[in-house]
Amino acid sequence: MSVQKLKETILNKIDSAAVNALGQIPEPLELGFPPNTELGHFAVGCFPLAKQFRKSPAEIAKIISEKITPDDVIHKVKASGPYLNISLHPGVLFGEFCSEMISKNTKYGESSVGKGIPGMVEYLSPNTNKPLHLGHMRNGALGLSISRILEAIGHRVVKANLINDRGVHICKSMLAWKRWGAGSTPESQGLKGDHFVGSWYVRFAQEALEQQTLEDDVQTMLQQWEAGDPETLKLWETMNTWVYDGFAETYKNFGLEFDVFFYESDTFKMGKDVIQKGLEAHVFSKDDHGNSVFRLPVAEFGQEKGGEAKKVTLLRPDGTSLYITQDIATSILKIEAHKLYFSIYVVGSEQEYHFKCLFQILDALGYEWAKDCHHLSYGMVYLPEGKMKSREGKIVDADVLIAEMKKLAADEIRQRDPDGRLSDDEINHRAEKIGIGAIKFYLLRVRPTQTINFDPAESISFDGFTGPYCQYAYARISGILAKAQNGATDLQRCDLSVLGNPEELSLLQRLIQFPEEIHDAAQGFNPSKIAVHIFNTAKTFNQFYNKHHVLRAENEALVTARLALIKATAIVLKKGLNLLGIEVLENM
RNA sequence: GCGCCUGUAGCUCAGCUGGAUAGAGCAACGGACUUCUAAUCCGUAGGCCGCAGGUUCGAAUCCUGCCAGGCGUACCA
Repeated sequence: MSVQKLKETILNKIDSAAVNALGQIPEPLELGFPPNTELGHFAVGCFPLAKQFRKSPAEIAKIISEKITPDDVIHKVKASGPYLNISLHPGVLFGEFCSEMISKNTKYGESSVGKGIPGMVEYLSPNTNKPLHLGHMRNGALGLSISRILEAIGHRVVKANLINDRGVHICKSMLAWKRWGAGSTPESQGLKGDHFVGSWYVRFAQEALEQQTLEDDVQTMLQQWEAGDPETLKLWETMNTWVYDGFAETYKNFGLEFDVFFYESDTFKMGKDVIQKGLEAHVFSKDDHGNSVFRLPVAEFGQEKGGEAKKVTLLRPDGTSLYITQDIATSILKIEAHKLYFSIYVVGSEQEYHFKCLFQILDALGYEWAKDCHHLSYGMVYLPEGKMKSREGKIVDADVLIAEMKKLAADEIRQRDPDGRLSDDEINHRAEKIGIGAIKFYLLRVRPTQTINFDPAESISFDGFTGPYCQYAYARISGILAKAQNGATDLQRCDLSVLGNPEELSLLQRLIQFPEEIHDAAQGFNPSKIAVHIFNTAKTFNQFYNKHHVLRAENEALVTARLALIKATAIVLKKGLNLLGIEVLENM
């Protein structure tokens, strides 16, 4: 029997008891857990039935419980206030769940509610004038995680990175390098390409404080770029190539994956056609200044002080496009080029209004998929000193943070290996996964809407509610399973009726809950659900581990049964961490 | 002004599609390694759930108003 079916069996049993006792099919009920394992394995609150039957929930619980006769699945049902607490036979309870988890392995928790519907998750979307920082890391961790979560519920996801490779920002780096760079390259300076280019952006900002004319010079350069001046284009390409090499290294180190790249230099002119068609269809109009504009529906967006509908400017009178112009085009391109049905934009909360307008415009243009566009908005990351400002160097650089975390993890590993048995390669390998795990978990453990106040001390911690804590629980289980290898029993079919102490029950409950957490995380675009649940699972395992032995349990049957339970736990931990973009380790 | 987000223990946060005594982690204090990895576990202490009303059998959770902070308010990206 599958887990789903077992749950249905229990609810059906309650339903028929309710019909029996009250003469009507009851409102749908939900299967939950009692606050502690001594009360039972599952619980059902009878609140929804109170109105239907005009009795208090407690009374209903009592009546129903009396009509349920124990069978080979249900051991007993006891009314406790408004709740029905249900206990199953331990063999059924553990047997059904553990064998399903073990047989499904890394597929456990997945579902098909997405019906294979394909869509795109666009995330990271960096500018090419400077290296990635902490804000990008939050975006990257979120984007990768939500992609995997959507895949887990049965969607096909195309992960996209829209690179903002043109504009005044990159021209600043270009201009500074041209003036003062003297032909230097990342290699000649021993710098990562993105850091090299970023250093010229900083240089520009410094020089511009002294020389006002620099801002004009940058505008000239931008015009040359737009006009297709060969020399400018060549410099632009060279600098972007440096940056992409640097980015690629960071993506690899931080574990970010992309299926497609979009470049704004390719898409920024495409918007004009769309605007033209919109004008012809009278979706857009011209305002008094000759701007092409879209009037936002008053019902949803309110109106200007003068009583006019609010508007979005789409094209200036001289035909130059704006941020939203190219975004409209890119949105269409994404969906049509890849034959997709939905589109997720992982972008900071400061752009909420922008996306609200964008989706409204796409809807007005008649694109049916506009309703399936979603802005996954997340809060800012603040440093102790306040908001990050790259021009002032007030940032946490991604590469620096990764290196720091890796070093801290390596120090920690060496402390645990006083005899120096581990090779440098092994230490390096572990440190990388632990360091990245710590950063990603730190960024994903809170709701996306929360502003994060980056606390350096807390972010580098490996104790408590952290990624390494969860990885450690997995490594502990791996250790036990490795030692148990000889005399390997079929864990999928062993007798689990010997399990049933409170720690084993609590652990099993966490494992049972996992698929629902994935579903909730997907529904709410909220990976923190997974982080919290995986932490709780690891914690519950550690509690079990500290109180009971696996390999030295009282008898052979118990050893085997506990091996099955911890194997299932390992599967959930690995899958959960994987959904957060975090890798597990067999040894720590 | 208007819109969105946030306000829960000293700190950082879960819980927010209403339901069993409001939960973690960190920090503090006290315990547990001759025993499957102590990056662990157990215990103690710590809470007008921003404030005030309302809806409900029942509100941290829903509604209204207020207070505080953040972001945005488009012809920047």
